[in-house]
Amino acid sequence: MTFDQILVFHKIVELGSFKSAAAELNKTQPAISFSIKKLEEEMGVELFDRSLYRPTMTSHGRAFYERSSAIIISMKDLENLSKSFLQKEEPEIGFSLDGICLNPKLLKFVKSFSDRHPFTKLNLCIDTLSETERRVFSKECEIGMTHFIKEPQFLDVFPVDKVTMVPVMNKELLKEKKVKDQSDLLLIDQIVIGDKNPQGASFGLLEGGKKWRLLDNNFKKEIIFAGLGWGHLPLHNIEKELKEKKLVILEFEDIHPKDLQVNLIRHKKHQFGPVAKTLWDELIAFHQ
Amino acid sequence: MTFDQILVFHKIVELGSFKSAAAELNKTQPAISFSIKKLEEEMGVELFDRSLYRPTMTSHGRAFYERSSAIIISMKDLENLSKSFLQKEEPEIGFSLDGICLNPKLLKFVKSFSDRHPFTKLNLCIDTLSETERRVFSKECEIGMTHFIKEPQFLDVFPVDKVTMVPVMNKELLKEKKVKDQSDLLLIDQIVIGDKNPQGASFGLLEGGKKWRLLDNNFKKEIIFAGLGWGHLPLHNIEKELKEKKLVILEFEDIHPKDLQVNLIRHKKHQFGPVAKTLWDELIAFHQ
DNA sequence: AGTCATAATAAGTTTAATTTATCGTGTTCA
DNA sequence: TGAACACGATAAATTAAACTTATTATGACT
Repeated sequence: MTFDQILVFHKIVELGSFKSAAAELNKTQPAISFSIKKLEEEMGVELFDRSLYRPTMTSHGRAFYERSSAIIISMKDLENLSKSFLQKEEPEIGFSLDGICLNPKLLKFVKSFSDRHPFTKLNLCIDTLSETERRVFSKECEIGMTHFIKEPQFLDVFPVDKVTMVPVMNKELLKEKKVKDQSDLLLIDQIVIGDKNPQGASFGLLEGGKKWRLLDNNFKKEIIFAGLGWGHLPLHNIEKELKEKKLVILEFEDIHPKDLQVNLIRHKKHQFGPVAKTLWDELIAFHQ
Repeated sequence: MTFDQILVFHKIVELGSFKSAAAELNKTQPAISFSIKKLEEEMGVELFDRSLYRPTMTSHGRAFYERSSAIIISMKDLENLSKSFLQKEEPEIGFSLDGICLNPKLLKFVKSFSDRHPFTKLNLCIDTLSETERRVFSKECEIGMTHFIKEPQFLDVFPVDKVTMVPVMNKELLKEKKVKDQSDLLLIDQIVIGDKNPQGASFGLLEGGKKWRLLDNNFKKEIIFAGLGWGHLPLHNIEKELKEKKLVILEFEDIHPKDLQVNLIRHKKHQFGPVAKTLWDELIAFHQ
């Protein structure tokens, strides 16, 4: 059984005659007859009833038609994949996003981009601190979005956004501990993200204080909300809680809101495919 | 792109080498190399990385593999369909069941039979009165199950079951109308199923009474429950309601519970395929 | 270094698909 | 009703493809 035979069969059903199927498939009518004959021999039954003027599917033919439709569809999909390859589209690209840049609009854009490039698997990594830079440097990811850049000489860097990091703590905790100035903070746990890279710095670290180091971004917000300590969080993530006065902003000599520059980065020595290029361009356009 | 090429590709991935794939597919190694080369030419990319000793999928290869798996599965399905055809299995059979024979056990059996014959579409018709016989006679359905047989000379008839039809009415209605004997019933609507065949008789009809004729079995039970009239219902369908005394059985000269013989029927002059034969045999075994 | 295993390539062969030409049959329309 | 037309089956010839044998190159194993 050949895919070609199945295609011929479907074209006949679709167009209603051997001859028109032949024309559409750029073959002669006997070739069509022969294809169907071979198929019928292999199946051991007639698929078309020729006793009528127009060929009609037999009950066997109908059963075959139903079950072979899936193949036609899958095959079209594969041919689209082939076209995507011929256009040099990458089968897979990686995009590393620093957790502080996460916001619903951006995620919606990423989803839309992914949908518009169905043959490229978009691997999204939500990372912290040096991890995004490392992923881009090691070419695990084609594109990164982060504030943390240690070795810009190897990277294309394009500033796209600002994120305000605000040191906050739970209001109850503030009252309970009677925090008046920066030194009071030393007695309270600081919630920080630990960097996987041992040489990587942490952001906004208060020297001399106690620290809770989390391995990732997942629960930092919840832990600070719960009043287990203080820490920096992106302003756009906590606007609701600030308005409800559940959290208070800390303002001291070293500890106060700071704007972070967020950049798109990609490796200078990397050949990018059309999808990665488009993603880069669209990310820049998205932030203007 | 050929189905054969896809199969070759999958065999290589599965077995890890061109040579073993060749052996498994009863071809020589160059034939395998050639197939893959053609496929790669058409896709415009390399699917295997040959720089390592063992061929490894490239990222393009992995994308191709994922998207082509569906075709492998569909094709195996089609080949099973082909085997089913070669065993002369019917692509479709019809089974007409008189509504009075309906019960959960039988339906469960029919479901199980259908599952055990995935390549035969089992069309189940729930019919009434002469409809089952007509369907079998006209060869719309291979097998029927009914008490109603008018022209047994054309049919194989095999008795399998008895169904007790009991004339019942709502208890409230009985009290309200003070039904003491058969003549009292004439004043109450009789709920009967109308036969589609004009020559077909109805069952248990009380001459001279008022009648509600329903076109099918669907609401007869509900209508009698609701106290809109009296009528015959299969005992096995109303045991719960009799126990709860919501319905009462009518016992008069002509109107009283009657046992109906239920038979399997099939057309004498019909060539049956293996699935219809098996269904016939299993239905008989099921009722013993 | 030498042997074994794997895959690419080339040339020749076989098989399968396709075409041209022809025939019979059913349809259409004057 | 019969002539022109359309459709599909068949046969023979042609073309294209797939496959095989033989050979070479390269990595792996000892």
